[in-house]
Amino acid sequence: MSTRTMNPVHDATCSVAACAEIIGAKWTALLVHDLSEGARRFSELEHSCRGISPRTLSERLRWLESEGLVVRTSYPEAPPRVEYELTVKGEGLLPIIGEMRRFGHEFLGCCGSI
Amino acid sequence: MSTRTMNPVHDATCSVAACAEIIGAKWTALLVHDLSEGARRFSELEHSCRGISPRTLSERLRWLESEGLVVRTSYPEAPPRVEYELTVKGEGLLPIIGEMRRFGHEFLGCCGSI
DNA sequence: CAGTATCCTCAAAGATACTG
DNA sequence: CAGTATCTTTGAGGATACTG
Repeated sequence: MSTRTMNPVHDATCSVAACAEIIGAKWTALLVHDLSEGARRFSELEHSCRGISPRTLSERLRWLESEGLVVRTSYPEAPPRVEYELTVKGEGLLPIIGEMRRFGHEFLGCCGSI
Repeated sequence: MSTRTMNPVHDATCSVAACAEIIGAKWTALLVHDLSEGARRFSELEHSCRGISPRTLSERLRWLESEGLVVRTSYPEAPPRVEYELTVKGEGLLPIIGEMRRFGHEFLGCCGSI
């Protein structure tokens, strides 16, 4: 937000604006939506967010992690396995996603949309 | 969204994604939030969205109008008066804004935020 | 697999000036 | 007042190649 920036939002004065900076970043809503069903690996997220580049996915996940909305767990195996999961704080975003889905569903007119 | 584009979203296949395209556009959430309290004039919105340029405000309002989320009413007076108001469809966004505020409020930690 | 490192594009949106 | 017309910037995010 050019202000549509990925900087921490703790300086925002309006809670709606602060939230918009989070949820408004491309892919974030989708990512949180995916994570709502449980822990996911990098490659799983890469597939469910068709079109996202690893660069962007990585950035977004690190940012969510830095905000305390997601935890990253790395398992010392070969091949490496890393899982991302919502924190309790991150789960606080789910009602928003829920409302977004409800609205989007109406908005699209139920034309076979997810 | 460069998909983060302001094109109509009727081609989106996911309702969450479709909604993200609307609510994710800069200023939109704030605008809808302002309009939730009643009709507003261009200059009123310009003031409540501190920092928005007339160019952007105009574009955003026209876009919301084209999506059927806002109605524009022009009163043939001098000086000109124009009011913007949420449609019923546009009011469907309010629960999302409400949840955003709730989350943002928690997230910011109640430090005097709106 | 799970990312980084680079480079690059494109469009959102800011600044400014002007008009019906 | 309620915008439009231009011009410009900037940075999000895509593409691609590479690595521990």
